[in-house]
Amino acid sequence: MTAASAPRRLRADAARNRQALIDAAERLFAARGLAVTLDEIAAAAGVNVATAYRHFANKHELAHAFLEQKIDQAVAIAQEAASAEDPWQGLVQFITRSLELIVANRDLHDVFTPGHKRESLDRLDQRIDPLLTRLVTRAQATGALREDLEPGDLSVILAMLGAVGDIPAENQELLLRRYVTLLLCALRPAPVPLPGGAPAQARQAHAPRSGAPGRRADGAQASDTVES
Amino acid sequence: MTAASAPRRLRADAARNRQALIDAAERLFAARGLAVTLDEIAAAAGVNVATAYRHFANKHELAHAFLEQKIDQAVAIAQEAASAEDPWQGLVQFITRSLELIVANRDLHDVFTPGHKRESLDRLDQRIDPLLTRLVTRAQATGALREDLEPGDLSVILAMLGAVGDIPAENQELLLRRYVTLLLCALRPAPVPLPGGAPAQARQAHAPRSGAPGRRADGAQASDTVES
Amino acid sequence: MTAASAPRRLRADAARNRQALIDAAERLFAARGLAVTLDEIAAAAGVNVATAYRHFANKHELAHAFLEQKIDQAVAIAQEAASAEDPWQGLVQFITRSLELIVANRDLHDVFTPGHKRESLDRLDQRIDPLLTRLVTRAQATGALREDLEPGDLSVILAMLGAVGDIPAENQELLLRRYVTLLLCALRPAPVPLPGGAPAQARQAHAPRSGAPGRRADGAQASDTVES
Amino acid sequence: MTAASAPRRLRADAARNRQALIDAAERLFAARGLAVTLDEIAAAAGVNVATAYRHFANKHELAHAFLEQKIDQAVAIAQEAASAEDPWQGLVQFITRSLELIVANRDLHDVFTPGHKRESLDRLDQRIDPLLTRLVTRAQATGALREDLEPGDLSVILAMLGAVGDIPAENQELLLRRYVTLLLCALRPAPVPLPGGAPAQARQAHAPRSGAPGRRADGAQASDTVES
DNA sequence: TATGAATGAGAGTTCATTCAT
DNA sequence: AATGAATGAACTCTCATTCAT
Repeated sequence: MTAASAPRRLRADAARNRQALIDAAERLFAARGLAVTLDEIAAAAGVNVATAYRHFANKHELAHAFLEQKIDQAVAIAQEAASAEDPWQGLVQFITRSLELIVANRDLHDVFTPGHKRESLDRLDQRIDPLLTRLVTRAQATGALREDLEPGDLSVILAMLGAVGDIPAENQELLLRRYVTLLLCALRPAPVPLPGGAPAQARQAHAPRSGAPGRRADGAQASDTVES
Repeated sequence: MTAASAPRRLRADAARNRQALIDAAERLFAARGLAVTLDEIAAAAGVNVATAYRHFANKHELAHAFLEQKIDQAVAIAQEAASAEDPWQGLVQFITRSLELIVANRDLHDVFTPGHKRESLDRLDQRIDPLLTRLVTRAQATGALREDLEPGDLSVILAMLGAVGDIPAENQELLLRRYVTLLLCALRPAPVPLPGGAPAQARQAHAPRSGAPGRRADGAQASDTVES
Repeated sequence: MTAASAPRRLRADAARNRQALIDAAERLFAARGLAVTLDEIAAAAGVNVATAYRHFANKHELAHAFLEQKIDQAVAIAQEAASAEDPWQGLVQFITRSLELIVANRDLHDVFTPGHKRESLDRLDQRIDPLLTRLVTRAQATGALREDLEPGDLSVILAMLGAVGDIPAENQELLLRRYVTLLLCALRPAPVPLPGGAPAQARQAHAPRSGAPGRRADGAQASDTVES
Repeated sequence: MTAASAPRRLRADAARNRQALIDAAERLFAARGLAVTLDEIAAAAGVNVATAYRHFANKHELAHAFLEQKIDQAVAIAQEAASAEDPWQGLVQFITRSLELIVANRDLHDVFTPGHKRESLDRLDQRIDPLLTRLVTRAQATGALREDLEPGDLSVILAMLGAVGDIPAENQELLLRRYVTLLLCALRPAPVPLPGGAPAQARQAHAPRSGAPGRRADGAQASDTVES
């Protein structure tokens, strides 16, 4: 984590091009998903395709780089939320802001290629997991959050809300607010315990892949619990 | 099954081919998303590509036809649920069964390409909307369902749960049950009213695309309501 | 070896195209080696590149198909030579005609791609080895050919003469004749035995790859034998 | 080594770079033929591609420069051989050593692209021709070498043996020795005169390309002479 | 002078779609 | 009506070569 990890300072113009590529990728990925061609991205960035290939070994590498930026943003959001004065408001803030990030980058899931580079995502897990835990623990300590909610649930909740973001609507913001509110209702202390556990932890919200159920705590099986 | 989709009575073998194509498409789309080639689908159906083109103007038409079948199934599910003895259980059953249908056809969203054929989906709306309304109304009448929930919300809820289905997990069924339960908590009568309204109605659960927000002008703004 | 091995009779036009592609490949490979692009070959054959890909999975497959034809020709030459009335003349004829084939297809060696499809070449071995043995045995029986020459030597001799064919000359035919004659001198019964043995058998003349030395028979080490 | 190839005296480091490039080219060309990229060569030499371009106008220039060095080595071999005590042994030595040089630099032919720089090769002719003539004349004077062999034949003989070097074999050295011996047999005084004449002179052994046949009008046509 | 970066012109390959039998 | 074959337009990626520091 010293200077070694930094990829040898780029020349000014190269750095500019690199960023231009990532920005273009962001715009295009967000607008049309993984389908965009590298030629298009390069053109949008004002450089030649070959230049894109100097910076990124292949299309997936570019998607990856683009992701890394998003990850940084996601972590920043979580950090700020975890330090909020009121734990419950911190949780709400985390969900709201993360959702904005996700919605602004539609089709982000496509970006995660099958057998490719899971590194950055794993790194996301490592950075964000403690923050999620803190968000949940603090809120539960105040009694504002139901006891059986686990940190990993937050990722899934974001995934669910992200799906709402895919619904085209005249007033999308209001639509999202509606379902955020709905879900928040579900997060309040409730008599019906949740069956199963959250998936392993984190990330799934952004990248569907791997992940195990959870520790579980389904004591009572109230009638509202869905049975298999 | 929908007579409307096959305007002229087909010769027996042609009809068999048509169905074989749709079945093959179902299998392949489900397994690998939009990436499959028409050649592959045709081969899997045991016919030539050109034959596929006799039945479907293009790849999207085929995907569309495939969808029509799913729609029929979705309507059937809604019908049965709307006639359930216990309204609340009917609602739960609707969600559960629909979710199964959605999850079994993962990657279904890819199938919808930007400017293509919305007809069949609109038809879904027409057939399913009354059923959703009945589901909701009945449940609200018994006091089991919160008053501010609208029929259109059901589609969105299914869309959210469908997103959970995209998360790979060791025990996917348990995972889904967890979040179905979570959402059911949110559907119970609650002091916090939902802001906005459900999107225009129906469908988005299966096919996110177009559609307007809702009519409601939100009354009370409890502290759990997310503000813009 | 019945009809099963034939790749399902092609339609007339397809067969025409296929042959046109092979012919074009022959012309271009002969003239410029493996460097030619598939686009060029397809253009020369008057078809679209994609058509080339319908017939041949990739560039190497095409080269391979082209080779198969050459192999047939080579086998025919060997067959005729092995049945010549005068064994020595048969040998001379084999060398002369094979050389013509090789020279007419300059850069034929390039065609043999590293890790690809050695099948057809191995098949050449199987078909041609007995013929080479017969050529050598018969000539040795009449005392016209030195006793220590092995069938596998013939391939190497052709490889050597093929190298002469790569030398640009005003009168190439005469040039070739000169060195064929020179080598024939070396094939006559001689007091100096050859060290080592011929490589495993056949093929090396056309495709440098694999192959083990030989059985060996170097009894006396006359002064003309090159020592290590 | 050839002063002519470096017109202006280079600064010490520049000269070092130049040589490093040639050495790297040698290593890589020998190992993988013309396929290597200039980037690779430059990297192997520890310099930047652009630096390579300061020293060599293009890829072929570099190959060319690399050749120049080989030529110096070839000339040295010929010189030593021409001064051998026993003329026949000198000839054998020349062939053996030259062959080693050729085999050690396989794929050398690829280096010669159609319309490029023949100069250095012509210069080889000028330097080596007298030596070849001396080798042949001396050997013929002792009666050890057939009378109709011409100096230019030696290059062709090396070209032929070089082709043997392209054959992969478990014991390549033994394989080469076998065919060197075979050819030496052919060089002994023989009753069958060679038709035609050697190509113009020299070089073809290393670089097959252009060049005219020979002057000789063939005299007697014994039965072993191959007729057109 | 030497470097890092950029570039244009392909090369090989794939696929939705259309044509001719 | 159904097939085999053909097509053109892309797409990803590479490399010799040139520019700007």
